[in-house]
Amino acid sequence: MAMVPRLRTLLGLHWSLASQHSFGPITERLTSVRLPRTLCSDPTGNDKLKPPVNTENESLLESLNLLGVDVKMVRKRQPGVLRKTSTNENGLAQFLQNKGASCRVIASIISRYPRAIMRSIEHLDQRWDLWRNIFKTDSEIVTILERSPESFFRSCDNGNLEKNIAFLISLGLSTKDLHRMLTTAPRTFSNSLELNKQMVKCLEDICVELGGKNPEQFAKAVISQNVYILIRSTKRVRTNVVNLRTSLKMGDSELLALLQGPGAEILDLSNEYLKKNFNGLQQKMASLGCHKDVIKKLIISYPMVLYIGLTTLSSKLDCLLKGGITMQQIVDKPKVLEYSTANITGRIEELQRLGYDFQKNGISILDSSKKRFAAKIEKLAALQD
DNA sequence: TTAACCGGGCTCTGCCATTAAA
DNA sequence: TTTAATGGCAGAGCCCGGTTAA
Repeated sequence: MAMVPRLRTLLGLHWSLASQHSFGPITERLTSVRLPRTLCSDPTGNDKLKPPVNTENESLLESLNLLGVDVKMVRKRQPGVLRKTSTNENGLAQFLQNKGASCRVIASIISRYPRAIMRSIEHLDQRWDLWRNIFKTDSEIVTILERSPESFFRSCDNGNLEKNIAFLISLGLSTKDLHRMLTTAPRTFSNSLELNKQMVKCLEDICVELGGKNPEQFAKAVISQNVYILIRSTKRVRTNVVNLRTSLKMGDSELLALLQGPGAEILDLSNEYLKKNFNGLQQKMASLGCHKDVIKKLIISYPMVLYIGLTTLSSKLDCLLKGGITMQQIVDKPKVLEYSTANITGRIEELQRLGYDFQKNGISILDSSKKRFAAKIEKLAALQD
């Protein structure tokens, strides 16, 4: 898509006045009030009509109030927007309404990312079309905008967005990967192309430094396993790699395998958090009599253990041990730690009531879906009868 | 038939700081 | 000097079910 020519951008700006004529339910509420002056950059050049510099545009405030926008929040987040003489709040509202957004959602979007009203209709159209290359329906996009308006509106560079999509595809990421990425980490697409390239380069460098032979594949593997990676800094990722290597005393190939496998999921954690959790896990396990090798084995087979906060992890381990499960069993089947403490506790209690022997039958039963667990319980109960 | 393995779905924004342009 | 654009950060898991192996 060609970059938007300035003239077309100007023509595409459906400043407030123009948009009010076609806007449905929201504009109906506007009919009894005077027209907003938001569009009133005086074409004659008579600056007397403009609000004085550094004062809020009264008619814009009125317009936002009518849209149900939380003006206090706007003032707190991006006060400069309220001083603008030319804005597109009604055009934006109409645009979003046409895409299926409710008045409540529109108000919430503008309240949380006020600069959205600075975007022209043509810009919005183009950006929407680019997102629609990845999403099947408008409603999917509306859902994401409701969740994270900043991701959609923060950048006005559609060319950059287009280049980002092309770049990510060129890495060999599938449409499914892109869909997941745009759904869960939409900020990735607002990053500058350069920033995304830096992260990919950083990942490729890490691979080469660890003796990997296929840096492109490595970067792709990490990104598709951890879609948040591109919204983190290269400094954070690098520091985590160094810390993991030091803490776990790992060789190059061992670390490489971990990072392009399950370890990718913890690469985006904050450096301090990862360190804190590692130290906490080590302390906790040491206090339970585990050797360093056992701790390393647990982390390598289940790196997500470092994702769990210390308090949560501690309570999960305690409730498993209290239920008669050994540390060795947990290390052998670490996925049991993925379930909530309440879930684990409830299941252990239920199994104990039926006289289930964890030593004899193992703990895999704890790592199963609700449906499968219920079926198992039913069977065990029938056997008892 | 059952247990175990394993991958995948869901999810992650809102704020502040810095930089560059106007 | 102000403002828009952009970079970076903190925060902190749970669950399901298809496939394969026994």
